[in-house]
Amino acid sequence: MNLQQAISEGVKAAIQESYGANLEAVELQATRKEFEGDITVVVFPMLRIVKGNPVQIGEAVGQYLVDHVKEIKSYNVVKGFLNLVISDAYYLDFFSRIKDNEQYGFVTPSKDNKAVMVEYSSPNTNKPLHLGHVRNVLLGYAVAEIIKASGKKVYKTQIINDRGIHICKSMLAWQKFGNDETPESTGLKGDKLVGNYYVKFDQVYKGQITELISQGKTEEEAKKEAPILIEAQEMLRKWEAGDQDIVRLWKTMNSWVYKGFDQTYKAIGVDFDSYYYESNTYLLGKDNIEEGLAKGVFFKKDDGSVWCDLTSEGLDEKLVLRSDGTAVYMTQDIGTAIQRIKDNPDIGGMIYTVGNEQDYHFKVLFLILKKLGYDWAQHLHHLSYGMVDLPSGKMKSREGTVVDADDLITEMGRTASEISQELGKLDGYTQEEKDEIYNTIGLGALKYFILKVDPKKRILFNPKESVDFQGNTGPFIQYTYARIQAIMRKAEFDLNTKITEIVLHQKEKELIKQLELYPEIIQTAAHDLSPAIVANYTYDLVKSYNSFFQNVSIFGADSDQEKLFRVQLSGLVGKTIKSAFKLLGIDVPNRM
RNA sequence: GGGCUCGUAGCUCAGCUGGAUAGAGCACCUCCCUUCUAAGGAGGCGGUCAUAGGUUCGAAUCCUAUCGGGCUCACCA
Repeated sequence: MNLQQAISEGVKAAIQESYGANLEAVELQATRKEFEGDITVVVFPMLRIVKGNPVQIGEAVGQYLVDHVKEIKSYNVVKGFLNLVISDAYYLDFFSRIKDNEQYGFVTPSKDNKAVMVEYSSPNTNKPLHLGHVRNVLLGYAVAEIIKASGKKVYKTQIINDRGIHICKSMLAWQKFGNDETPESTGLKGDKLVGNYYVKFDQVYKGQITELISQGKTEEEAKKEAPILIEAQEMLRKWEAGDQDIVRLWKTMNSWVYKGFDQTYKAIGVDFDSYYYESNTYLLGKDNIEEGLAKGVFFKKDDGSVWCDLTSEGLDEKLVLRSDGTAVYMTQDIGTAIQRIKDNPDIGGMIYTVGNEQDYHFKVLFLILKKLGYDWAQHLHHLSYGMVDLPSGKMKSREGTVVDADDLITEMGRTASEISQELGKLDGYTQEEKDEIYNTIGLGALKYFILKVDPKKRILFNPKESVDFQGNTGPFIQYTYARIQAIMRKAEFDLNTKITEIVLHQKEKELIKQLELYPEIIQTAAHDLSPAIVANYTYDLVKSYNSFFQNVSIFGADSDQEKLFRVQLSGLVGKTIKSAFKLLGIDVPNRM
């Protein structure tokens, strides 16, 4: 039984004894800083069951708890709030229990638990990754790690949009204007090279449109009749027919892109367990439509198109198969979901990390899968996130207003290096060591900046001002960690000595209370699919630590026991920071 | 127009299933580097929690309406 439970039981017993009433639930909260105490019992809800003055009830309960619960040292009542002071012994005991627990806060996965599949990234193979993908990838990866820590097996996956007209556009432009350029011949990253031809296509296309308009066509006609577009459409038809030359070109260019993506993923520090390619999945789902028709979940219109009627759920009718029998987006997604469960039968649920412009699509998808009767369909989640806006407005790849992922990472490292050099840190290190640390700091700033915000909110990203290094930022937290490592290096005495009797400083109690929350934080973050909860928790912990650090002398403590305790406490805070940041995919440097 | 979503300090954001005087950082002003890393700490200034109603002992939080921003309502993906 933990302390909260002990208090709850104590309060119920007190009410039973003093008033003969049966209390169902007890409301506890952390005591606000301005009052004395650690845990507060809210008396007001009890008034429904017990008649009387809240202050008197509080007094009675408080006295009972001091008498019957050994961890409670004293109490005070302010209005309807009963503040309880917890004994130092409780904190010391708790501290020594978690001190050497490397897995503190983590739940080890049990075999009975169903696995969760987390999908993220979902890139197109016609252009490089940009800032929007960065948010996607960071969120997906962090959520996967958090769920893992909460005790479930996780599969990380991505679906790659490797087919369609947009891919043909860059292929065609390369064919026409590429002069057999390759990543090797140009020294360009493969995804960048292919992306350039996508841009090239658009330039030529636009030129042809203006020309057609000057010849008297309307804009709409011109957009449809531009020769290069017609060629691209023809290419897509050939690809679908399996034309060998086209397929070979497609494979070659895609392989360039994948190599480029891998570099970017590696630089960001994310990985995947499996890959799904749309070129394989776009024909999936048709059989499932047949099943759905047989079950009466879908219906066929006179023209042969197949629909799902969702009007009873307050939505529209949704097309699931075209009248010519070909698949739409929804068909594929139905098929892919079912395929994934077939591939990994231990999956009990899936999480799709996709921007909020697709909220409606996923609402419908999940509903359809439920109607088809799959039990895992109860556990599908759309990890929906807001756009990343730039001060100049929305990012548009065709207009060149995107922030490229690789450039961004380099830029962050450079900023970190500038600030670091200005402060004169890291003197006496080799350039290589420095660069690695700068990279860690720059990436930490970027990742934390994105992850600390509630996923569903839009982010305004200003690349010029770059990312801050003070306050609620990644580097601030990394800095605290690095400082703790300095303390650990300095501490030369035996860290395993047992702490017996010391009087706790208020700042130390705050820290331990903060650490106590960690397991719950992981569970909540896993439940809400929100890395922001972990990020903000870590910041709070660091704030408490810094306050302790400045106000409580560590090596200048009065006794060896105190000194030892403070070093141990620092070490534990450091471990927790590292552990929490690992969930966010952020590294911590030992020095900075 | 229908649906979804966001609106908290000048700016960027926290605020758990309703609880005490709404919290941080940046910016601005005061202090604190002979002690473990000043990318730090202590304090000050700054709020009609978009607006108006409602629910109750108690609302930033729940409900309704309104205003404002965003997204979405394709036989595109």
